[in-house]
Amino acid sequence: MPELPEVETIVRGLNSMVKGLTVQRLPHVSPHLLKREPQLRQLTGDTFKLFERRGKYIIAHLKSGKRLMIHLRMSGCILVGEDQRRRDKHDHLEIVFRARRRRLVFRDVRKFGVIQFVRDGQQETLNRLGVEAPAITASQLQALVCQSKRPVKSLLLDQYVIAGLGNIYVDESLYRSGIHPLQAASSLSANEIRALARAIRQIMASAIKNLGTTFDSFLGVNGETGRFARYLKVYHQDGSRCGECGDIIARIKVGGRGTHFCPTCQKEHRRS
DNA sequence: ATTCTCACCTGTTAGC
DNA sequence: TGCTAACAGGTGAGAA
Repeated sequence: MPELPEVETIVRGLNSMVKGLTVQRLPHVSPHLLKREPQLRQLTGDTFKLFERRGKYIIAHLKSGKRLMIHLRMSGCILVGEDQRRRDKHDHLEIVFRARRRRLVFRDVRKFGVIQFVRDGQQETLNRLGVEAPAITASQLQALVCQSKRPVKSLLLDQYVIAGLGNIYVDESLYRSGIHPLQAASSLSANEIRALARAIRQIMASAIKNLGTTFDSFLGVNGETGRFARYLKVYHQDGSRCGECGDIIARIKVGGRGTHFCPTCQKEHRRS
C-alpha cells in the first residue's frame, strides 16, 4: 500500500526514467481507467516534462500544459522498462515512448488506483491536502490536534490534516512517540506532540532513504523492493515481542483499520 | 459541522 | 482436500 515514501520513490524513478519522453502510442488502456478519465488517450503525442508528488499523489506535468494526476491507492504500481514484457492481467495502462524503446505500465490488482487529468475538482482536492508529513513541525501539529477529539490515529490518517501518512507509518510513528492510537487528539500533551512530530519526520526521512516499505506488493519503477520493512517495529508485528519492553504487540481496530501497538509503551491516558 | 461507516476490488488466508 | 467466507486497506460518498 503505497504511502508517501513509496510515492516519493516512484516519482524519483519517473523523473530519472521517463522525464522528457514523448508518448508514441497507448497499446493498452483498460475500460475502467477510461471510465474515470475518458480523455486518457490524449496523452498520445504529449511529452512528460516533470513529475512531482503532493501527499500520496503523483502529478505529471505535460508539455501541452495538461497535468495528469495518479493515485496508486492500495495496490497500484508503475513499472518502467525497455523490454517487451508480456502483458499482465492486472495491467491497466501501457505507454510506449517514442525514444529508447521505453515503456511504462500501470499495474493495479485491486483496481482502486485513479489516473486522471487535473481539472478544477482535482485541483481543489490537491489544494485541500494538509501539511506534508516529512516537514511537519511541532507547532503545526499542535494547531491540528487541538481542534479534534478524534482518536489521534484517525486524525493522522486524514489526508486533509496531514498529507502522506497511511496505516504503516501512522502505527510506526505512534509507537516511536509512545502514544496510544486511541488517545484523543486534543488530549495530547506538549511533550507528546513534540515527540510525535519528530517521530513522523524521522520515520518519513528514513523510509524515503530506504526506498519505501515493501510489505506485500510495493515495487519501485525498476521493480525493486523497498527496504524499510526491516525497520518496522509494530506494523503487522502483533504477537511478537516489543523491542523496548518485551510485551506482546497487540492488534486492535481503529476507524475500521488494523492497528498495531505496544500496550506497555503506548498507554492511553486521561488528559494532557 | 464534524465524524463515522460502508462500498469499491481481488488475492490471500482462515475456517469448516 | 476443497470449498466458502472473511479480511486487507485509501478514499469518498452518504449517513449519523
